[in-house]
Amino acid sequence: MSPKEQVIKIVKLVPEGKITSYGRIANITGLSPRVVGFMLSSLSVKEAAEQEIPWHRVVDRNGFISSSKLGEKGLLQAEMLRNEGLEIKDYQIYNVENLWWNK
DNA sequence: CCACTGACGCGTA
DNA sequence: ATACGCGCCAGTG
Repeated sequence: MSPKEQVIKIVKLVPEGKITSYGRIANITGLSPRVVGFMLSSLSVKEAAEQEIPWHRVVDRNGFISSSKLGEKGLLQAEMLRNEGLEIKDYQIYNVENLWWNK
C-alpha cells in the first residue's frame, strides 16, 4: 500500500465532530508527520469529496489549521469544521483537548 | 532525468 | 521559552 493510501485509510476513521493530528497519523502509519502533510496536500478537494475523505478533520498538534498557509483551502477547512460544531477563531480551534479522536 | 517545493513534530541545546 | 536539525513523498517545470 502506498503512503498516500495509508494516510487516506486512517483519515477515514475519524468521526464527525472529532479531529486528529498529522503526528497521530504518522505514529499509526509509520510515516513521518511531514510526509502525512505532503500526502494530504496532494489531495484535491474534488478527489476528497468523491472518496468521502474527511481531510478537514486533520490539524496540527496545537489544534491549528495548517492549511491556512495555502489560501482558499484553509477557509474551506475552517468552514467545514464549524459545520460540525467546532468553534474556531483565526484558524485556531477552541477546546482542542476534548476534541481529539482516540485520545 | 534533475531540482525544487510544500498541510509537521520531536529531540536537543 | 525559543531555535535549529532532520525525516524523506508526490506534483510540477
